[in-house]
Amino acid sequence: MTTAETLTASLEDYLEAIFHIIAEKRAARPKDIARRLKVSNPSVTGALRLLAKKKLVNYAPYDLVTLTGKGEEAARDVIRRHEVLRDFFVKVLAVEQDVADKAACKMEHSIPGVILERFIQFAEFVEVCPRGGSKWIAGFGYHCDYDSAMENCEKCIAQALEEVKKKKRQGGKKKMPVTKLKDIPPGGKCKVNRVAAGKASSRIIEMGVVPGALIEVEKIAPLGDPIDIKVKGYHLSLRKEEADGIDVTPLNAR
Amino acid sequence: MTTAETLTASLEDYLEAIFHIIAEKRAARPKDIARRLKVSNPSVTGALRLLAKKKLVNYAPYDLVTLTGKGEEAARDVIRRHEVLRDFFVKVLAVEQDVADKAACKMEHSIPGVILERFIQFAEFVEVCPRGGSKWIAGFGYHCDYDSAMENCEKCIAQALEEVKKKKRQGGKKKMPVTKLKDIPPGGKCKVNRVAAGKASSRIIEMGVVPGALIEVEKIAPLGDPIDIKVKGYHLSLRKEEADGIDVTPLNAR
DNA sequence: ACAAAAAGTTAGTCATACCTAAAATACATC
DNA sequence: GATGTATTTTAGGTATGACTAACTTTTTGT
Ligand SMILES: [Mn+2]
Ligand SMILES: [Mn+2]
Ligand SMILES: [Mn+2]
Ligand SMILES: [Mn+2]
Repeated sequence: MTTAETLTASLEDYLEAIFHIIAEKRAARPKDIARRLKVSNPSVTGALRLLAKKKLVNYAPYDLVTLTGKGEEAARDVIRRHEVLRDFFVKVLAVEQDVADKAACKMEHSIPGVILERFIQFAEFVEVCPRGGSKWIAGFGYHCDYDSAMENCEKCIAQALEEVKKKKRQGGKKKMPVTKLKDIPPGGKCKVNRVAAGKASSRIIEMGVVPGALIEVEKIAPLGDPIDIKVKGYHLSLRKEEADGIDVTPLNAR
Repeated sequence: MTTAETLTASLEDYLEAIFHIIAEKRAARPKDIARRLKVSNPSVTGALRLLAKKKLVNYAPYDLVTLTGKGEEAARDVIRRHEVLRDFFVKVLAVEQDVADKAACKMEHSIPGVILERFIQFAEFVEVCPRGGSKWIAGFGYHCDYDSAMENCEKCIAQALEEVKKKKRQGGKKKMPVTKLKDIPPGGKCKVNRVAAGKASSRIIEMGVVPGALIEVEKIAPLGDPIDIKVKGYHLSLRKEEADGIDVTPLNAR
């Protein structure tokens, strides 16, 4: 089970920083951590000793720092909270990137799991629901920028009406388009239709790749082998054989 | 100007507690504060000395505690953040009341002003936008409760289509209904059309009661004199003469 | 190889924010 | 008005989390 040892906000930030530095270089030097978190060197030494005591980092004086398994798990969890909040602020609330990022890194330490999941679900709902969608969210941008908020309401309604009608016509004529996950381009989003029961299916199902789930494709390696996706805020790397068993409906063209 | 002395999360919570206790009784006793915040008595004494040093509370040993003007302003600010977050969690994200409240009281200390305003604006946008609305938000409830999310999508779209059409017909035939603020019942919401330029208009305009603003009526006193409203997260108490100058469009019937 | 520079650690300080135990004060009641 | 109880404060302690100054170790350049 996931040990729920409570970490302080400060220690979570150290873990987060160490993870990111390791992702860039191979291991983290205390100096890098200090620079990134804008604290003094002795502060880093202190934090590393606390983290080592909790078995979250491998640390010996004058040595490079790496994360233990437990530490990486904890770091990923912090980063997930950070990214979910940041993305909600940017994509739903139309907040500026760097403001959103700073706020996310402050709030990530106090958001309960239930509410984090709701942030994800809401963003997905907006994406998926015919009454929501990116065009509707764009309307919120207007609502923020111009004080005379819903001036162009007429236009917005007409458009929504059109789209709903079109969707209905399409829905009546032909089936929803079904593709393989590998055919979704990087940056594209899709909804899972079916996960073929294969050897590796249990792992991906556990991570949230189930029928109905929203997937964002992040990166596809040259030969299509590791496909990086994001599901419910989790970054996942799928092997070709895993991805091949996933049938999806593309969502890009709304 | 509002002195932006940075308060710690802990001190903000003390201010918040003191404000609420004073609202219930006349003044706050350290014991009340300790009970409410679930800390020991000496912790309260310590906090009160810090707050007194910052001129936020009137405090003398063994005496009752009251807020200074500055202290009340700071307390109201914390409470506004708390309520805005809580209401967003409950009304938009469909989070349970007490979970939302606890989370709000943790996150209120780290949310930047810009994002707080966006939370308010988004909730208002959902309320006001013809593509949003309470029925649409209810759809998010389904999306959360049932895994087979948008099963009843067809119905939802049809309904939305109907409403948009009806709105359009109404819009073509007759003018938007205009009422006085005093005619909105407690719990009702409305949009400000016009604020008559009177003696007291500058105060309420400063607080955000401007054309286009969304108002929620909270309480109307027996003779209609103090009308308690909420605008952009601020609780306001309007005198009859102030309320009389405010023309609104009711929003209840969507 | 060795000195200088850079990086890292230790030691010691300070502020917040809790706590318990003990002393002081206020109040309530007989 | 004495006395007991509840409240409040003081005293003293712990833990986090930051800092500076001084020391040690490692790295780097010649
Ligand atoms: Mn972060
Ligand atoms: Mn952070
Ligand atoms: Mn609060
Ligand atoms: Mn709080």
